[in-house]
Amino acid sequence: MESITVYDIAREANVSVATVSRVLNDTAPVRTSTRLKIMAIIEKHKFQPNALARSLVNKKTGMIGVLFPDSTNMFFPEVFGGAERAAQKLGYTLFLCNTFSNCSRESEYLNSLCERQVEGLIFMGGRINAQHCPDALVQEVVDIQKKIPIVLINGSLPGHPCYRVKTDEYLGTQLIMQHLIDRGHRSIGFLGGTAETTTTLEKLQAYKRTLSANNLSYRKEWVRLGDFSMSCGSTLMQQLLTLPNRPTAVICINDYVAIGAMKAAISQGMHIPEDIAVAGFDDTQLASAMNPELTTVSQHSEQLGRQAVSILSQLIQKEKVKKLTVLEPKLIVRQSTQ
Amino acid sequence: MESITVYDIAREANVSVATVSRVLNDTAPVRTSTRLKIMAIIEKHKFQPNALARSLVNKKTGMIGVLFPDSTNMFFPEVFGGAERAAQKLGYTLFLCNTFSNCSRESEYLNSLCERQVEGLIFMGGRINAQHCPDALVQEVVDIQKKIPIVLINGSLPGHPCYRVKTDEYLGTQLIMQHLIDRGHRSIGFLGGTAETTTTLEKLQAYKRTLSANNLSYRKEWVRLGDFSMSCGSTLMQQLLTLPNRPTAVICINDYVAIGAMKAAISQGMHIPEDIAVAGFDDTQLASAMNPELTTVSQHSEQLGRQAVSILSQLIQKEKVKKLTVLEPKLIVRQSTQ
DNA sequence: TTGTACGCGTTATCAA
DNA sequence: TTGATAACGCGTACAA
Repeated sequence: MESITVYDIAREANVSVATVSRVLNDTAPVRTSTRLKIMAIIEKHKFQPNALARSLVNKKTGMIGVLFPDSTNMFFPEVFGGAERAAQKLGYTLFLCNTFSNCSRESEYLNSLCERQVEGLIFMGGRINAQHCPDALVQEVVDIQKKIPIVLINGSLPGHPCYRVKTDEYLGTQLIMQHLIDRGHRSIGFLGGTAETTTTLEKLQAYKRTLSANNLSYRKEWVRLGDFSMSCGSTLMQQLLTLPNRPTAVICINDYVAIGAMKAAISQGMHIPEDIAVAGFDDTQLASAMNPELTTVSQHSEQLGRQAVSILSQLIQKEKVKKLTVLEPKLIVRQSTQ
Repeated sequence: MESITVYDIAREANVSVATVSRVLNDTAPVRTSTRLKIMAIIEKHKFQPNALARSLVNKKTGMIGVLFPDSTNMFFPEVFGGAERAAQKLGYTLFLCNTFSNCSRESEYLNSLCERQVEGLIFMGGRINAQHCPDALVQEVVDIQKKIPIVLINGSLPGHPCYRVKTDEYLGTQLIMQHLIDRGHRSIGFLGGTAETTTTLEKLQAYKRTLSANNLSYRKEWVRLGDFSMSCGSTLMQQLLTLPNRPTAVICINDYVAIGAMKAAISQGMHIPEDIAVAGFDDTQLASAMNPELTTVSQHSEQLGRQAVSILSQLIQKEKVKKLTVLEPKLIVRQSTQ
């Protein structure tokens, strides 16, 4: 299985490797007859130039690394679906890495991607959403940033300026809250997320402020954190339902938690939205698949991915780009709240 | 942004590059004092060896390419989630490529991955499920297979032996059919998929044979193909409901179609499963998220991914592996059929 | 224990 | 229009 090289092609065509290289990249004129001869031999052997060697001299790999926390949370596949399309148009290839929200795996991938000479990096989840991120982990990213451009999606590196693309999650939460309030809800709960993630805290803050701006009382027993999973949603809703004084509506950290919550309520014989209204976040396919369909907030996930790639591409070309790109969320009203 | 090399490290440490290389890979004894000195300098500069150059001499990249058709169909993220875990344990890194079910994109990625010297390839979707796959496309894969090991998941290359991992979709369909028949259904429809994909035909055949084995009549107006999407499921169910003589149950090509079908039925005021039973396929998270929860067949998606990686790893090590690995599907009975 | 020098498969520079 | 040949950054015999 000896892999065939430009030398083999050159020898068989009675030319030098330089000439072969020229027809490969057409980087200089080659006499048509020899070009044809060489192309025939290349075709005959199905010769494929070694991208490793090529990149070694070019100093270009055409690769963009993407770190994401969880392939089974639909939000992320949607983001990198959009990113992949954008990358392809620009001639880049994505190197997708599932970190499973594990910091040490993040570090491993970060290193591995750098060593593999990716030209840019997109970072989602994990440490860039951590409320208290160890300095070492932050520094790791900062150091890499000195060598290759990085774009953070929905996150930040406390104390360090970064290129970032994000949805205005604060506004998104406000939109949902206002929608519920407009529909007459006066007691609204908050379900899911963890106090360790910045996105949770941002939403929580929007939740609290919107409550007080509307002279509605904040009750801590109506705010229940946990994680971002369906099962968490179910558990938290069950807890909520045992309360003597329960809210008439809940907003959830994401669609998964919302669905879990809905299921728990339904299994208790409740009706949605009559007995309790439920809202999610992200507008994943799950939201429209549900019955009743879930009211949620769209983050424009594909666009998030596209933007990140676009910015990265500009950065790679040494163009000036503004540090922060904020996408406006969109309220998607469906059956679960009306 | 001059990238730093082993030469820089060597110079600063007053040693040769060979010695630096030795501490990097500890491939030969190095005096502790000089090792420490070198390591300090490496750490100081955050030196990361260039994997391109390294792989060029090693002839090992540690990469496994993965082609999948659609990141927004939960089944695939589940598969490569399992694959990623397995790969990591074995020291491989997955190179995930979203082909969007587009044959020319498949070809591009196939080439790109080969040139990038992946050590193995996992192929899902697209041409390996095509009923009539153009010879050129088949040949393309066959040619690559001569150079690097390939594992097909739930597909095949007509006329060419391949390493394959698959779920017994025929059996899976039988399980669902038998379940419905056992519950008293005598008129059962089939929704979704396309006549161009082998998996659809395999399921269709199981459907027909199970019908006749149970002396149930096959009615072609109860079999409606389309594609694999939720919206298709809705459309097909609507068509079915306009029929004067409609089935009491439908099996669907996958969970997405099933959910679309359920939604359409529900929006017509029907109850599931009382008015019509609906079953899906794949057991994606969607199935258990739905209300009512969806009866479906588990393909053990993560295990499919794990197995593929495991086989590839053996193949890379030149070990003998059996060509075909069949995973037994599992019927998951939920509310939508009882 | 350490250093020299060559090879990995390309591209690019400079002559011819 | 073509051909030597020097990089690219690293690993590794072979020698010392």
